[in-house]
Amino acid sequence: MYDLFFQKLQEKVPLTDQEREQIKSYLTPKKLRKRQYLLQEGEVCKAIAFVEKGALREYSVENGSEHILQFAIEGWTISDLFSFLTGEQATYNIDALEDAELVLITRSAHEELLKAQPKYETYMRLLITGAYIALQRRLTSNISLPVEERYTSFTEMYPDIAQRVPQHMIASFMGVKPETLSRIRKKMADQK
Amino acid sequence: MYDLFFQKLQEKVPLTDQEREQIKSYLTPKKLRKRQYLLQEGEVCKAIAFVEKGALREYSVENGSEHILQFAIEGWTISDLFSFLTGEQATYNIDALEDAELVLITRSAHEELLKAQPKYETYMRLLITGAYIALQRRLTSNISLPVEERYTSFTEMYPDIAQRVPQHMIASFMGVKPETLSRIRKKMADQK
DNA sequence: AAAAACCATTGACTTTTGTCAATGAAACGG
DNA sequence: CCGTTTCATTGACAAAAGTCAATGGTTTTT
Repeated sequence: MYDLFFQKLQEKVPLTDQEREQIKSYLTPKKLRKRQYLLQEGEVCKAIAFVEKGALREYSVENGSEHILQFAIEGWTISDLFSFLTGEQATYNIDALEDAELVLITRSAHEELLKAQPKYETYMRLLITGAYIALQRRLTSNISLPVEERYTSFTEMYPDIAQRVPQHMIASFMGVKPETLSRIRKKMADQK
Repeated sequence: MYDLFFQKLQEKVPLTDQEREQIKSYLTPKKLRKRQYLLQEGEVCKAIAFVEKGALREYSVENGSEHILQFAIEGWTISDLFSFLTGEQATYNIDALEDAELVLITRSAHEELLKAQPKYETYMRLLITGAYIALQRRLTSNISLPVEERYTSFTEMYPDIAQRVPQHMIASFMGVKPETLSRIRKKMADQK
């Protein structure tokens, strides 16, 4: 249990058996069925979720249409960090695209781990740093590249996600309408 | 010297006088003239820069046109984090929009501080967490809001930057052409 | 003080993306 | 297994953004 979680953690921060057991004692397992919410807009985000199995998405709703901020499959972490850290209402929804098994770090677990185990803080720092860099790149490609190139770089960067997730969600992730993505794919196929 | 730097630092992590002096010994001051580069694409980013005074921008160049990833004025921090942490070539440029005074944390200072002073690690974690949350919001508004609303929320969120920076750079930051922003401003003025 | 560079605005036109509606295929649930 | 839902595609048209070129006002430089 928690295998993937500790594998990812130890890639960044080596742990002794004792430290692993210590951290393990703060974690909570959770299963989610397809279409089930982990978080709904307006609630307070109660945990950071690590995906052991399955696939989730985080999205906001604006004028009735959904905009996907993030996907998370095995090995990824997902949360509304702002709501989690401040206790304010969440502005994002998180739900399961497939049946999923999660490892949850609740707010109190998070705070106690930060105090009790310096390596946890280091892991958090590295985790967020990586997420920040990835997000910077995504934003850069969003403001500087045409949709077609954004789409190819997405499928190259995340081929696994591109296969598991319906196309209209990838369009939503890229910030375009499904029809637009469909036409771009057609154009790319024709060119070839 | 370093007044603003320590003010911002101590807002997040209280320090004793001794800790402050310790950290101070790792910092490097630097002045930059308007238009001068702190970092050019292809170089390795040698420092994280905190802005004591002045204004900088970070941008990438794609097909001859510039795309601004970030502005940084007094109290902000700017860097090509990926290049800084990995030693790989930078993909961004950073230069001064006004004469500026910076506080630099070099790579070796960063590494030594992480080892020597846990509060530095905590500060870094909080700093990046805040930056990450801000970036998530920006991306969300980029994929979900029409340009006009993005512009108003920008000027409301960062009125100081909106005033100090030429309009075509704000357009670049928002991912549209200067003509488009000009027309949107006109439309907004007419409506009122 | 004059020349040069930079900047915002505007117009005419093109390209890209969105909207609405319809169709057929595939996936899903009972 | 059948009916329902979800999904991707396509067409016709509308709206938004980009391109190119010109203008006039600032600011900067010499």
